[in-house]
Amino acid sequence: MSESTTEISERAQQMLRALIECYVVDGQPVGSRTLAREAGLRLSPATIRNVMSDLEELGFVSSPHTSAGRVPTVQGYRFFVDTLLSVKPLDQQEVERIRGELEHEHSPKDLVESASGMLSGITHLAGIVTLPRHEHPLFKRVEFLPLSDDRVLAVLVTGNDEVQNRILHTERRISAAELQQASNYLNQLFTGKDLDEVRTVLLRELHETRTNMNEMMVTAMRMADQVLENNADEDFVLAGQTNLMEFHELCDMDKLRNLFDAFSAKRDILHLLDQCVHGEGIQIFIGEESGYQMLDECSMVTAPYSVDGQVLGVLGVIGPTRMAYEQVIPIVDVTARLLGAALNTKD
Amino acid sequence: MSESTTEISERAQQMLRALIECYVVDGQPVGSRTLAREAGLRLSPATIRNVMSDLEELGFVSSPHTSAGRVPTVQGYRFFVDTLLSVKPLDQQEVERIRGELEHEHSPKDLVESASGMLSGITHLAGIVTLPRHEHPLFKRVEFLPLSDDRVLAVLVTGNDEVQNRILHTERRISAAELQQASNYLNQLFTGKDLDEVRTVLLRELHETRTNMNEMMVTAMRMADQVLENNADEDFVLAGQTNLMEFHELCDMDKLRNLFDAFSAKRDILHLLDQCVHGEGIQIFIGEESGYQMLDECSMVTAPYSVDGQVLGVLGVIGPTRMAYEQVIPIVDVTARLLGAALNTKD
DNA sequence: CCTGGCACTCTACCGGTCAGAGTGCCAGTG
DNA sequence: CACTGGCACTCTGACCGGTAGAGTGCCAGG
Repeated sequence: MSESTTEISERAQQMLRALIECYVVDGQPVGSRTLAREAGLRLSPATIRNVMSDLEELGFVSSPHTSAGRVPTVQGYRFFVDTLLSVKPLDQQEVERIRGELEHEHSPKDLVESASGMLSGITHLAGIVTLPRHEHPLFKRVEFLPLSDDRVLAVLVTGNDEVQNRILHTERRISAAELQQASNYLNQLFTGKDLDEVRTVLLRELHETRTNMNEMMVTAMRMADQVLENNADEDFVLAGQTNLMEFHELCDMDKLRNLFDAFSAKRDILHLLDQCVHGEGIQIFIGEESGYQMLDECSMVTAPYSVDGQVLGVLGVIGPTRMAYEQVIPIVDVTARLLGAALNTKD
Repeated sequence: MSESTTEISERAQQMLRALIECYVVDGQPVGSRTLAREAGLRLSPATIRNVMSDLEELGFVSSPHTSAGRVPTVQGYRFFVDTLLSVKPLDQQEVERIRGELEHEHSPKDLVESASGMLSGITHLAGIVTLPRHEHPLFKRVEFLPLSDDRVLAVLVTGNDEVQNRILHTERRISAAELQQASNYLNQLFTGKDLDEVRTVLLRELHETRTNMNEMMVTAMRMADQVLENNADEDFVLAGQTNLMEFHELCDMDKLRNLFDAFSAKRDILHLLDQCVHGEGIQIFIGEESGYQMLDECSMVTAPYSVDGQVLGVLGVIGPTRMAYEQVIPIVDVTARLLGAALNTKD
């Protein structure tokens, strides 16, 4: 472990860690005296000051004004989480509690809501979970039921046994036999095929042939579209956004409003979450790193969750940059695994 | 128009109205001089002061401290909206705009979301709309589709053509013929009946007979339960809650947090909205009148919306007590009518 | 019944002072 | 050479007193 001038000494690292730990708990700039007490090292405040000065030069801490303590910068946090963070594994009891809660839920939607609530409840931050969606939904089955003389109920079942309904108004009465024929035709042709493919084949077929099951085919295609579309514009469930009002660095009404507006507009947040699907494992955005202004003083810790190796969505928490990363990370990690597992049994 | 000592003089009423109108626009206590300018009456500030003194004694206004202007009390607002409010009908252009927006939407859910957004957008307050629900949903049709050897898809259609799906796991393979027989039996027996009744009949039947369509009947009942339950725990869509952060009387973090928490907990708010379903027409809660502490400095203006004379839900806005009631009321009123109309055509 | 005038009061704002916390630098020490 | 104590400096936040502004209540006069 040699220490070149550009490298950061072992001692300075300990100091940075201690400073961040201090700052995380009470949100006040940390002075040399406090740090001298807090950090295990037996050093006088004066020595600490010298080291802090180095850290400031390196851009890891900064002081709001002369004669205030030091505050970690985004770079400081980044270095902290990347190299000197040791996550404590979550204790087994807590894990079981989460698993238990999730086991109570039935539908995927309930599961996601529960997970979001747990994330926010445990971390006292905002929890966020995207709804699960399959990358390439499969066509499984379509059925048409006559409702009345000019109305037919169409039911489309996809590979993961999700069901879509649609009521269509027909020009003329269509007999049960005709409906049966149409569904048979479609089922024979498409069962097990990618829904996207079904869609394009149907589109082509519609232009070429002019069978009397046109109407059914159009409907089937529309429903396929709808499934694909539902699948495309994902959605998320947010919980505990009011937790963020506890942190005085976010208490500015303007900032808070921008943040909350972003939550309900959803678009930008979704875009950000999208980036987390691809990177595998825990992903952390600190402050401005997100690239969105409303998240400037916020950090986001996310993890994708998956079933059978296929990533279905992302979950995580949003909080101020000064969050207890070493605690938040394992919670997010575990929750992602457990949600995946729970979805697997319920699916 | 005789004026007894307990009655409030015509002039005082005008003054109260002027005061409220002033206070609504800038949220500052209104002084006698301002009011002298504002109120059409040609009176000196001194005279105004005397009248204000009377109004204060009657409990319609109060001053935050000696030598601040006057602020309307809850009683003051109540008197204002009850007896001296003249709502301006919404201009036709605006009405058409709302109608147009609603016409774009397809599903009831989208309609409700759009309505909520419009309410908040136009009033710059928070918009709230409960999801439509029918008082006594009817059983219309049930169908069972075999999915695989041990899985059956059950589809239940209710009177308003809403559809419920459920996948059930069966002990043994059930043939298409058996499924057909089960659905025929149920459809013959129950079509057009109240779902609540269907439920109880099925429950009795299950205990008495032991037919081989038990499983289907249990499922049908479970689904009926689910519909009834979905129907029971209503839900609402809220929009523009961040608008409330603009009003400095609500900018206290504690109050705001309680309010937002109430919005996401939903329970209390739903309970309050429930009370508005029964009273016909516009309903107004001012400040503490709601009985909920988190709404102490808020008012709520609501109207039920209905299709074919049957009330399906409530909509309204929530804002600070000092809202422009004479503008908000017609907006809520019109939106309720238009939402009813839109639901009627889309249903 | 209305009005102008007057004394009074409360708030918000400004500038000054002071204690506290923390820094940077320097000289001294093991 | 690394660490330390001491010292001068600076910035913040709280406190204080004075003042301007807004508004009230009351009273006497038209």
